[in-house]
Amino acid sequence: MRRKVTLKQIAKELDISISTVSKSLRDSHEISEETRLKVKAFAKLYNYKPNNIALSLKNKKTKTIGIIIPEIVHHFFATVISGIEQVANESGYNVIVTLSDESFDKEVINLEMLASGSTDGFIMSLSKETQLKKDFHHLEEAINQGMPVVLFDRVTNDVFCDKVIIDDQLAAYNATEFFITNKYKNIALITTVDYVSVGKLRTEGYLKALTNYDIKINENLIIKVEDIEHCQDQIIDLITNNTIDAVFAVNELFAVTAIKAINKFGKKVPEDIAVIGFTDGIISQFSTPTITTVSQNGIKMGQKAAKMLIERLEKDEDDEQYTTEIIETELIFRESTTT
Amino acid sequence: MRRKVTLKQIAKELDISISTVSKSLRDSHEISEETRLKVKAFAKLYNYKPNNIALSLKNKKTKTIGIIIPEIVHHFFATVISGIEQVANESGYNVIVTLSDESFDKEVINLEMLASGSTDGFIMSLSKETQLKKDFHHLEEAINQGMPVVLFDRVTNDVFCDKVIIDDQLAAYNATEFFITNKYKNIALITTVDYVSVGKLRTEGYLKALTNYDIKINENLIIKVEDIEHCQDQIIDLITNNTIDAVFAVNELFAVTAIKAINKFGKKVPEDIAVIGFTDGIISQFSTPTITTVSQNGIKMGQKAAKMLIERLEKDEDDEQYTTEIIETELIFRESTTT
DNA sequence: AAGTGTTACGAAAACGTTTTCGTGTTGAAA
DNA sequence: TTTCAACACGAAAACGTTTTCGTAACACTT
Repeated sequence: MRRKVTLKQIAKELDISISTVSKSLRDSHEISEETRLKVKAFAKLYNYKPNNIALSLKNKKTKTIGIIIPEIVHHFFATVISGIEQVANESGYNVIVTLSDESFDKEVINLEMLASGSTDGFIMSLSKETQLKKDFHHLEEAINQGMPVVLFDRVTNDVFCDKVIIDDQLAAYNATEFFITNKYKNIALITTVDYVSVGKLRTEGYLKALTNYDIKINENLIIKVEDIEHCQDQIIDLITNNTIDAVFAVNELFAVTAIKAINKFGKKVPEDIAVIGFTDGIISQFSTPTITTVSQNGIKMGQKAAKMLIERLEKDEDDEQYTTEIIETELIFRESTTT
Repeated sequence: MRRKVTLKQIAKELDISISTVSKSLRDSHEISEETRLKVKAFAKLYNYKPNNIALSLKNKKTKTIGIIIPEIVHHFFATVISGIEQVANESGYNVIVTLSDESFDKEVINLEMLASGSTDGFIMSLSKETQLKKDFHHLEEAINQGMPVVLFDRVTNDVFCDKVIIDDQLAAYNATEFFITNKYKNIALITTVDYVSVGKLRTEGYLKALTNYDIKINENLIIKVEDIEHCQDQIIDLITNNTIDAVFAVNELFAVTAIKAINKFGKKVPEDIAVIGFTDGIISQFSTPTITTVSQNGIKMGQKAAKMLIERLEKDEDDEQYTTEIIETELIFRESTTT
């Protein structure tokens, strides 16, 4: 087994100085062609590759971007990573991924590790627990120490930094409006508990649309899911005790669960009840019927976030002008709605 | 903005040496309690955190595990990462994820970067292109330089290292056998082209089961999908021209596509034709009907791979005893089959 | 022969740690 | 008073780079 070779070893072997080796490999004109070629040949033979860690220490740049997301077994977050990775690679950056598992503590630990020199900056989406606690000291601390941060999707107004979001409220408004203008009047909402920022915003969009079109809000048609286990029962309850002709769900899982509940209850989608979900993931694409949904475009979100971060990393003056980028959404029509 | 504080700065501020600061923070008995407390208070105040890069350089350990996978927007790979991350975290390791996008070149680039000091070892699953080219020099080179490597799922016999796989052939055999012993006799197979190692193995398992039960192999019942676009047409063709009562698909996507094709053709799953898929992902769980499938247990696979890697990293003598761990699979029965 | 300029290389610092070893100052024992 | 240990601390090396600066050797000009 040949251990990794260093400049020092090459220098010793060739009986020249480390500086000469380094310069040769970097094609410095200071070095004679003879020496240069000799060094290069030797380096190639021994498959010399500069040590990243040493370079990072010297340059005070790691060329690495950190990511902190709540979970990875989740289509949306996976697409965001994919988008980030793509842009990062094009600019010569690597990506280090950590998961908070929706836990505040894990989020803090990961953040501190990423901020301790491992990365030049990071991109993150807040964990549920963090959103519930509303404690952002760890983030503020990192930003304060000069770490560029880009928040995406699950963001907060309490922290000043670049952000990439979709207009959750508008998207939900549009979905609801689609129902209304297509003569659906009894529209149920399946949403999350309020502390999840995106759930809350989507709920607001739904309410706003109803209000704007002078439709009375019926609290009985709104389900706030706390525990996915009971979700289906809650929906069946709702259908049993109310007349509805449409369902707007704030995520895919709720949407597909609604469809299954509706089927179980003996009604058909979309003939009896139409359904629109949120997030254009695997479920929406392959469920039967396929689901009309609000596309969040995770790829684009990731790309944009990475671009913003890298841009900030590569310009030296750090201006304090933070921007919030809004990624447009669109309704993707499939089989769960009729037009 | 307070920039990150270093030992040197603390030393200067307190007018003591760097050594004293370092020792104080590490609770060395060489330092008087007075000094120790003073240093610690100061460090806490300025939120001192040792620089990971410097530590890595000094210790020649990064405490980081690299991952190279073909794609991340893929439920199975996401679960594997999740498993790796979990075990890695427990042992104080971080995880850096790179994607090959099924490309040989990207795989090589990522591997070289991970091998240039950024990680202590890595876990990977081969890209399709690499499997097609059968070129593993990059891997051999890394292993040769002392980088521990664990391959999972898409592996090769041409490289000597630790591996974690499922017994694809056996799993496919079992699925097929289930059909046979339940009186299904005309079993179609939807598989990949042969160079994808797992597809090939699963095909072999299917063939072996038929042979063992003295069922004549009918090539007309076997579809080798090259391009997912035409998959559905191929299946409809097959159903039209042959009588079948069961379908075994080597992945989820093929399974759900088969179901949709069968429905389109006017037959019912599972009453007319039963379906078993491979990989217990989102699709299998939420499709209608839900799909009976071979569970690969990505989490367990990731956990095992991480354990193997870390174990090798933490024992200093490098023995050349490589092991191949086989993760057990199980058939998960759902609505796409009857019993 | 003295001065000037060029070429080709090496020494050393720097990045931020940890750790080994050396040393000056005490206090106590002889 | 001398000797010695204990204590508390600092200097320096090491990890692997890059880069600045210094300089020896030589050729060339006057």
